[in-house]
Amino acid sequence: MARRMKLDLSIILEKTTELVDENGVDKLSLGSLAEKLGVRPPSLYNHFEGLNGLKQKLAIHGVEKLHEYMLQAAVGKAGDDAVRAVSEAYIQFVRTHPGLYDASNRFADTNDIELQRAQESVVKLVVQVLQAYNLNDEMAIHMVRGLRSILHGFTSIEHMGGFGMPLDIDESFLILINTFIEGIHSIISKG
Amino acid sequence: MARRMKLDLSIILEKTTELVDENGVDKLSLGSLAEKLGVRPPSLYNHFEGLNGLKQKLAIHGVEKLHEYMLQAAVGKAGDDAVRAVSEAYIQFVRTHPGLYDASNRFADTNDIELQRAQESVVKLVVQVLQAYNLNDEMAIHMVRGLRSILHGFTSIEHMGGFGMPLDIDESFLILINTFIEGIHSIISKG
DNA sequence: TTGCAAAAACTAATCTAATTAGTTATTATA
DNA sequence: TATAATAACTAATTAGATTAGTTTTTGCAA
Repeated sequence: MARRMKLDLSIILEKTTELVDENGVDKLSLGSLAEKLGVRPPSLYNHFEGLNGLKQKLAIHGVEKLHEYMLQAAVGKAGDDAVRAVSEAYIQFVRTHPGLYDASNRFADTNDIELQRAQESVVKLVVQVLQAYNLNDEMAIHMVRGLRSILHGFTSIEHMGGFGMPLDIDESFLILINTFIEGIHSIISKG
Repeated sequence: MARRMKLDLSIILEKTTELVDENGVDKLSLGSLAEKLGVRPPSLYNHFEGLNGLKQKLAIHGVEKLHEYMLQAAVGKAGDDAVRAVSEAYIQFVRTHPGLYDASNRFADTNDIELQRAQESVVKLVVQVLQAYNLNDEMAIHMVRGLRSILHGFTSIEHMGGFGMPLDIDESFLILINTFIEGIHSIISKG
């Protein structure tokens, strides 16, 4: 017999991530997680507050991981290249961790201070990336919202199989990002 | 005693829509729906195939309704104005029917022929709206995907309370749509 | 009209999964 | 080594979907 598995939250979140990336977050159950961890379901309550509590912790975990991806991609890049780099990192993250990403969006408890901190890191990173365009503070926020909408929208639709036409999806993504970048340049020169 | 409620699918979908728009689609249960309809939960199985079957029918209902909104907004408009009009209609639909919209995205059975038909109407409508830009066929699809990503992304994030900063959300939306439109013009003139 | 077949309701029972209560075993440390 | 804290366990409860089997209602044809 293997020695009793030593559980802690980081192991639990790792295994939970595997489960939700494979089966989707709606299929996550304490039964399946407990089995994967080699314990009985009630034992899990020592580590988090029920299934909903787990999903909230998972949401935070996902935002932190997304931030890591984007940060890695952004270092050493500037301007349009930086925008493209963080966008690529975003889509790559969602493709690698679809269930985790989904959890981050659907089970984010807006009151949780730790979640807020993680989300702010992402926003700040994107604000930095957009500094190259010399936007005023308000316009910078508008554009962060815009880029985020694009990234979230595209990846979500891709993941739900929403792009039906037989046309290269990666190319659509590149064109979308470039269209947005062109739009920013155009708005700057007019503004 | 009131006479027995005469149920049919359209009444059921109407009441279901009310429930999900109020409480979110994850809170939808046959118990709550049955109560609202004045019947016992098992009776509902005469009208659809279980909770999942109901959600799939609801998804189709939502896409059809979204199409109606957008169609209304598009008639008599052309070019940039038409793009802005359908975008406004989209966001208005999601704000009015957040749960129904959510269901359309999350419980869309990609094999269902009726759903496909409804989704195609939306795509065709947007293709028509973009005809003003004289894009070639492929580029038209790319841009449909782009606009859809923007609309889905923005409305989803808004609904999940993701725009935290104290900055007018409607203005962010206008700027995003205008940035996209400017981007198209710029890409056309370069392409 | 009347009577029968189909449709749609009902009750009772089953099944899955989360959760709670109460108990026991393990671990770390004083 | 004794003890307090931690984390596991079993057993029981609850909520909700679903199924089985039955009864009621309804619509149409004789």
